[in-house]
Amino acid sequence: MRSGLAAPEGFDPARRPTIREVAEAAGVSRSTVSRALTGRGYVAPTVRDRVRQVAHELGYVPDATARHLRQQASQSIGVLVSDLNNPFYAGLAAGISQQARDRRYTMMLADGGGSPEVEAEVAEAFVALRVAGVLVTPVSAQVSTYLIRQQIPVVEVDRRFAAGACDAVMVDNESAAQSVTARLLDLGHRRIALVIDEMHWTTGQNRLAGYRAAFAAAGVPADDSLVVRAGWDVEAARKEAHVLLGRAEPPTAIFAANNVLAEAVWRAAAELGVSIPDQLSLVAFDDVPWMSLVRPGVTAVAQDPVALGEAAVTQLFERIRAPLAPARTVLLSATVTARGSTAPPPYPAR
Amino acid sequence: MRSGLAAPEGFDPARRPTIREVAEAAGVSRSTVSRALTGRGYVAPTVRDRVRQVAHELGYVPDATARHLRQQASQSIGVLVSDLNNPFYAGLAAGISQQARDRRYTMMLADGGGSPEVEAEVAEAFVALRVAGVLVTPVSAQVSTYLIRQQIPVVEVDRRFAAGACDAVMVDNESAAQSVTARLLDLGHRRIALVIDEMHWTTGQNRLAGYRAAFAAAGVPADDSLVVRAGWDVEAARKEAHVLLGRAEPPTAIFAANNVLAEAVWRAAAELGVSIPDQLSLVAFDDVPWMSLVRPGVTAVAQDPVALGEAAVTQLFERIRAPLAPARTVLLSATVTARGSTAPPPYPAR
DNA sequence: TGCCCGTGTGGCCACGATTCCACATCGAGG
DNA sequence: CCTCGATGTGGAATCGTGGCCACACGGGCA
Repeated sequence: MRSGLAAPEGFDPARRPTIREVAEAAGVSRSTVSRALTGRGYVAPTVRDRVRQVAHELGYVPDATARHLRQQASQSIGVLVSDLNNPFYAGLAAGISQQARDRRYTMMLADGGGSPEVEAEVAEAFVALRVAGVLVTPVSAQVSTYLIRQQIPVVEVDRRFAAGACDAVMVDNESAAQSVTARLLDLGHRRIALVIDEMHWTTGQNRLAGYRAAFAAAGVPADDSLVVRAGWDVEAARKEAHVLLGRAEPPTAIFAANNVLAEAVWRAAAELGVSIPDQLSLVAFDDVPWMSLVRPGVTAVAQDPVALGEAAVTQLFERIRAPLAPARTVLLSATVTARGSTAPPPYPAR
Repeated sequence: MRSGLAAPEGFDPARRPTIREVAEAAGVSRSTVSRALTGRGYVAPTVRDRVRQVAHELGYVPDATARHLRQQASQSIGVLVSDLNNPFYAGLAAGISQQARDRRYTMMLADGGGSPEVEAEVAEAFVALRVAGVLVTPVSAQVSTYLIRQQIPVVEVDRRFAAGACDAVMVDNESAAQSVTARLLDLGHRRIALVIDEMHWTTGQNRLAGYRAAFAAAGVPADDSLVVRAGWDVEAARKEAHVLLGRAEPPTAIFAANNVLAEAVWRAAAELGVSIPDQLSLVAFDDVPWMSLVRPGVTAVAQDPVALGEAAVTQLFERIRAPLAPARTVLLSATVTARGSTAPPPYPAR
């Protein structure tokens, strides 16, 4: 027995054991314990084993914050996404989490909710925690530039705001959008609406560009009144879709620029009794589970968020390794998954 | 100018400013800077403002790890979920993230992937980081008991393994399952299958109990051959559903015990040309977006994962505040969202 | 015998912030 | 004039680890 009711020193018996306790219990110095547990520096094999045994018995787990403070190097990365309820971001987070753990890093995840204020707060929290790097699906250039000014490696994911200033990992939105639009044109559609949430971010810009490029490549004039800016959430977009489908000359096909908008269009069509694909063809950017569950299935561009997350982590570690290398943008290709939501238009093209 | 090419002391110009730099630039001591920035202790107003101004100009952000080390109290919580790609867990994480940020805590999120080994690793990482508390959707009692032994507050979410040893926040699975089963019985169904993934966790046990309770309450004998244990993923469950629907005497209704199993049953029915609800009624536990997108919509128990996350965070902070209070289990009620997937059985009940 | 080297281990400081305590300053009152 | 209290500020210890450096020990060789 080492102590009676009152411990000779240290008042709180519930406190977690430190390296000091381990050292005393093993009868060696703290330095030796450190060497034995980290494997850096020399310790005699018998001593090493005894120390490890004792540490295990005491349930000793080294304090990562103290270690971090001493080593000036953190073992965690910050991740900031826009909306965890969106399966795209959820999948992205899952991919990142997986990759981070493989590298023995912890992930600090925050949901910015698309709000610049929240994102700024989160960015500062990441700086305070001295994370090794940050992955962000940005809603402005603010977060990235702030973090870069703070010397923290950043990779923008899914879209790029701080072009040139930091790395980015994105999907080749333009090619995929062009390819999926071309399918509709090939089927004979001419009145193809693009329902899109924004056109200033790289995602929106490039999807719009791909849409237009498909028209240009087919030698078909595009009608800009068919490019509809819908809101951010399903509700607002559904109303826009109602208006669009209620036009005197409604489109024969709709390209929804993301999964939320696709859901809105899908709901609106159902509510108006517009039959897909007989009266309306639908394609979407961003393949999510429900698109293969509904009848007909929705033809969609599949982004593979997990692969995107993996690429982002890889790029981030590359950046951490070589902080001064020139900024790089990685483009992942996306494939089109054809389902039943597309058919020739109900009446011949003029 | 304070320095020429070679700084008088400190070699790395790229290093982040510390409280020392702020103190020197403001012409006060480090103690004063600390008091000025934290607001604890007295500082003359003019000095305080000058210090804050200087800190802002230097882009100084206090090191949370150093602060944590000194204060022996962390400002982050660990969260361990089973599968971020499942909308239920994603919503849960979103709710937790939101609540944590409101309390100015950072969330460390990990996806355990349902693997006990991964979960054990993550738990140890949480201990190393000295998180203030942990929320876990457990797959065994291991993680919770380990963390409790390590004196770390834990709340089990969605299911309970370490009964009595730690807090839990769950939905009232039994009532909800009974209620949704009773609907099918009321419609005249007698051959009601329960497709379930496991029956040892509280979730499975209670949903099974609710299912049985509904039969008992209705005075209808239950047929245990209709309780089908399907696998964990959609693929395996889909095969089971095929077998179930191909039986000589197939069920007239199916109760899928979670959203993954519901998806599997839905797909199987579509593949076999079994019409819902004419030939088969379907109800599910756990309402997820696709269930309102398909035709007919799937009648489901809505769990509100965001509310669950909020309740979990609340309970965790309660536990942190009063570490020795007796363990508490919080039950959230769930509501049934009726949609078109249920109808009377195709032939009269015998 | 004395020196050197290899093997093992401990002492001590630093990492960045907080916080207790002491002290300096100044005005007022005895 | 001395003391006391109020008002501000700085010094120094501390949190848990890591890692540099010094040193003890013992054996081999000149």
